[in-house]
Amino acid sequence: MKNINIKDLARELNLSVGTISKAFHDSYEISEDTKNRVLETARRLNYVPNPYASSLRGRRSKNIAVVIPEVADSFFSLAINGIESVAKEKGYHVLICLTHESFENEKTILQEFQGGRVDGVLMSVSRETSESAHILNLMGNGVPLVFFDRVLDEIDTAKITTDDFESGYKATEHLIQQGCDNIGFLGISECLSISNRRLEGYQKALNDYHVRYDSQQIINCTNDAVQNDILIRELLQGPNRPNGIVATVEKLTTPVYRASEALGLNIPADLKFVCFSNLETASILNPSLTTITQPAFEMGKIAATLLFKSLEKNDFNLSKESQVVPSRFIMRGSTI
Amino acid sequence: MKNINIKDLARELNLSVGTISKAFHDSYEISEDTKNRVLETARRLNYVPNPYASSLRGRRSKNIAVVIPEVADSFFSLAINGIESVAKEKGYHVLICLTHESFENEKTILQEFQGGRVDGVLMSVSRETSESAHILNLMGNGVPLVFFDRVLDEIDTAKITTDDFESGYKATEHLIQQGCDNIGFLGISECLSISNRRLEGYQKALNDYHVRYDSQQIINCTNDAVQNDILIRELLQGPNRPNGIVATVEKLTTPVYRASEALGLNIPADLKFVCFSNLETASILNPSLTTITQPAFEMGKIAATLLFKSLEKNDFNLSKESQVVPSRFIMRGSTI
DNA sequence: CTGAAAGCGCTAACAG
DNA sequence: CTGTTAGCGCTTTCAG
Repeated sequence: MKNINIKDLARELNLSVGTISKAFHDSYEISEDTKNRVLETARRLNYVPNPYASSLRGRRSKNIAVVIPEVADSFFSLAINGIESVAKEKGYHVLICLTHESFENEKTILQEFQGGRVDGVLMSVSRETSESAHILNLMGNGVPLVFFDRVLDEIDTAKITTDDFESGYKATEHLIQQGCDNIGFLGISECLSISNRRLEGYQKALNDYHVRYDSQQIINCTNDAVQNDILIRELLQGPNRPNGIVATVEKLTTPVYRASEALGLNIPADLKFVCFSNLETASILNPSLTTITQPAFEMGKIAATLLFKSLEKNDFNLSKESQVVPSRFIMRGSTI
Repeated sequence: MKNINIKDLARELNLSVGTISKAFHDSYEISEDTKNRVLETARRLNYVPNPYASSLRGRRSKNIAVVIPEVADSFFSLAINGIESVAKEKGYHVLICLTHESFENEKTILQEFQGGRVDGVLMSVSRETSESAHILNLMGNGVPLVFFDRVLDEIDTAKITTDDFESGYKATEHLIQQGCDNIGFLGISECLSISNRRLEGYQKALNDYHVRYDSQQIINCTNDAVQNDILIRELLQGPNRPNGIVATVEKLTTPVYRASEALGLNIPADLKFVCFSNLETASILNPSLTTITQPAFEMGKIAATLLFKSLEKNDFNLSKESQVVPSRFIMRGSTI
């Protein structure tokens, strides 16, 4: 019933707690024989050191946090797997914290970390995040932080991103080459780095190919699915209906398909559609979906690896370690 | 790492640490005036109590764990949201631990909890789990545990499941009514509760409708996508190709669709397909997918609520609290 | 090689 | 109303 602790173990073995602790950490001060005895009895009695006591004493928690908007999203869940794979190797635990795209939540979560709950943070900011004080605050307290995917430009630390501008450009260029001359853009935020860079790529492509740019065709989607449905429908039944759409996040896929169907628009004949997405089902949608697919697992891995480097040596300068990893453009039935 | 602590605060305010602590916990012993002063300076100095010190002292961590096979799965990611919504309300943190369907991982994770890392556990067992010693061990140490979805029958605690038998039955019955007379079943484990109950429902339906039962048509899928592709292809190009399939987990959707396409089989004309799935994209697949959809969010919520009840009062008997919540059967294009 | 003891930051019982 | 103090379980000097 009662969690057995180091003292119980010591009593059991007629040793001091200090010796036990050292044996556990494989200290050179302890004889092989004693180490074995300790390890063996520990196993027998099911002794597991209390992590909070260790954290308190050692001033490091052996926990890192992953702060993300949402877990029900292929990109983030794959990234988590990447992060976890390296954390495990380092003997660290991963705390997954969800902001649900709310800036308030994000602030609260980071604020909590001020108490020393985690040794480092991996983060993708919420769609509402435009200020950086809460992050700078935490970093100022010595907690290293690495961004992945959704970054805050003004913060000086490692940022693992994909080639958002190029991808936005390529997606748009592709639509143009497929004959679209009126292309809509579905963003998710006016302050979000990824949304803006992808938008810039989109704008550049329109410009390069002399396709009309119309700010009316740029929709800022919300965090509310019902509201998004309305926005998308409005776009698709408006007087100036686009014949191509670039969407910046996976969760916009279903609404666009459904709205098209409801309005009797055929994809790709009436409307060509490209989406930034890691959906496994992209290839079996009706029609199969042309995507910009990010190396999610890899990005998580890279970000985590950098974080651990900075955890391991204090003089490691994260701000020189940003990386841009390329996305893959996968052409499928929704645009051809 | 200049994390400010309660002592610093005390010095700043010319108060004792005891007073600060009490002020923080809104003790009746402390004057309003002092409380305000404390709270105000705490905010100003960015003081956040060290959670590990509190945990150590109070012998409760204010953390619960969610032990699941995988996060890149709609059911589990939705369930996490449900769990999180109640944990937040209770001021608890959620540790998400992934077994990746490995029994070894699962054991290691639960073993770690013996140290007191979490106050309670919500769990869906791995596909490999057939023994229960590791779980009983933890529960024996006073850590309450609630199962959701994938349970271990022999363990006496609350289990939040869906009507797996009935759903398996209904799915199969539907296929039969649509004219299938040779129905395959894709399971994921021979020891997994959900897989087995769904299988039993399938068998009962075959029996009730006098449809031939052939154990060759029951495939145990693995945790390896490549291997699964092979198994599914073998089934679909074998001499005794089924004209209907019931699959027990979401991740089998893409392989089945792709294999069918590769082999020139039309869904639903040549092969009708039902899948247990919470995929948001089910309705826009080609063809849209008939699913058994579980109330994932709700299940997470129920399971978490029960766990907190048992955390709040020791005499709460979890073993009397199991619930079966109904799934929804959603007929779509893959079977009609 | 082993043991004793001083904390890590916080809470709560007890004293004033 | 506020202060003092004894630990929670563990690690880590320092002594032996």
